[in-house]
Amino acid sequence: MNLSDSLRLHARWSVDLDAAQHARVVADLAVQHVAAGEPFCRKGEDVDAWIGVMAGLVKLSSSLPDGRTMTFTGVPPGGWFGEGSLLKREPRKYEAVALRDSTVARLPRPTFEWLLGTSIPFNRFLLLQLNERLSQFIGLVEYERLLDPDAKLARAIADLFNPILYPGNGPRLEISQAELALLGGVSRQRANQSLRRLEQAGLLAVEYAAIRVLDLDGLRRFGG
DNA sequence: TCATTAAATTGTT
DNA sequence: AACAATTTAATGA
Repeated sequence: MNLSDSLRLHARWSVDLDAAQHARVVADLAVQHVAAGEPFCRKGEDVDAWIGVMAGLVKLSSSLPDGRTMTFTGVPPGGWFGEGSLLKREPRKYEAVALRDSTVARLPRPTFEWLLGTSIPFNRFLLLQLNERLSQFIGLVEYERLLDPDAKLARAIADLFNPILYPGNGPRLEISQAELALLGGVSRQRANQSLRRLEQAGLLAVEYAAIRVLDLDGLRRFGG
């Protein structure tokens, strides 16, 4: 699969660009492979690019002073992040770690700002994404204090299938139960139990190293 | 194409 | 955390 195909799939915002804009994006994008467990964005670093996940699976988290880490969300292929710090010209506020071998693309700041100034569809995409993230993080605060592991996992999964943040992905996602446990902040055993309950409730289907979502709204509402 | 083996993932304790 | 069972992928006849 060449870069253009990959962009149509995993950079949905690029399909609404005109020829010149698309050409510059293709020319300026830097594709990078990151190994599982590798933190490829660190807290405090200068933000010089907008980052998209082309393949694999990424986790956005913040490490607290006491050494513990708090996971915000998982980012499947098609997800782009970092626009907040890019817009505000501030150091990165969290870190990004690859949960498995992944491919990420970096869109340099000058290109990002050029699109911001020249493409209305690009602005619309960003606005929708920022709005969606806001409600996502409000939900995060809610379920952190719920403490019900089933509900926590349900919300973490629902986030992964957000059609606005990660368009172009179908109802099926290849992800191990160990990876889901990391994202949900629960043990793998607990994740296994929760997945069976969610399957029993008809919200998703558990497959080998994958899950298939059957009722996204049901997952979002689960336990809440 | 089929059988064997290794590696990854799952299910259970 | 450890273990056994299951599934997949890779290898070679």
